[in-house]
Amino acid sequence: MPELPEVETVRRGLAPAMEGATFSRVELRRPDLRFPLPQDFARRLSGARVESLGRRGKYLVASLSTGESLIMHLGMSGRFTVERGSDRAPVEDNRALGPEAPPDPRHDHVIFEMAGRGAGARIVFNDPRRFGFMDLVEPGGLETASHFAGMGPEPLSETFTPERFNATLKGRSAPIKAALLDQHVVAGVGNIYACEALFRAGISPRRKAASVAGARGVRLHAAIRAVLEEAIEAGGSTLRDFADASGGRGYFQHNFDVYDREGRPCPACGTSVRRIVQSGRSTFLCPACQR
DNA sequence: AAGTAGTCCTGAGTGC
DNA sequence: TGCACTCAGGACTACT
Repeated sequence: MPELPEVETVRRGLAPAMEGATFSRVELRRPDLRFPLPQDFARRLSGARVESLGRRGKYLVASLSTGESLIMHLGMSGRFTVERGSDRAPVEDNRALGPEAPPDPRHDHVIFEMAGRGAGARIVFNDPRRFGFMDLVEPGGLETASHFAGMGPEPLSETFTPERFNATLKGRSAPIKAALLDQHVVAGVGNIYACEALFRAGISPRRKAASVAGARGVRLHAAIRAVLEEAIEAGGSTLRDFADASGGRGYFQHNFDVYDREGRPCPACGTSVRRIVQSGRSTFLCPACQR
């Protein structure tokens, strides 16, 4: 569920506790995440200062004073919380589908204790399904790291142009929905925003990617950017809610047009939203609006 | 080479 | 109430 906007929201929430701070203690309660952590993970992190916390696609990337980079992926159910004193505030935005229970401490897998700027902050990575993972990349290896090799452009950067998008779609026979989920085509789009962008652009998810190249591709390019930008904007307001933390805070109400709305009326024309399965994943669409 | 199915994991939801 | 079952999905592997 955490797609680009959710990861970006987490980045913004985590940055104040991490940037400029040093790892004073790293605890691995459960090193067997999606992929095993490097053997010397804790040792290599300890004492390192976080120069900056960035994001690439759905990955968080902490650039360290040692020259190494700490890569973090939330997988399906990964969440971070930042504790200061007795306060434990969630830094996440994947409650888009409704209220979620507070993190179960049994699934607190990695704990960072930070010193320096953001002193005293305790950052906890919790992930019940363990689809998330972390990795350390040696200096200079970021571009060629297996996680990032061949990854498509950042959709909100200037490198993601309609021309480049169209060129990538050309010659692909897979359905456009599947192409959008391919991180080599464009980074950071997952199942939810693929559905939403296709709805926004009025394009059937079943259409072959190659047939989207052209005017449809231009529309889809704009729709991808729009849905991602709006979701980041909405996520930002969630963070502010958490910052206030004045009790009884409401859950972030994210309005999806089609995602998880099977049988409910299309917001544009009222036709029943349909759910189909493409490569084993649910796709939601308006059969009238999307051609 | 590109596309697709299977896999990992746990908790929530559903039906009997 | 409880049990069995399905589903959620990011990204990797193994095939066709």
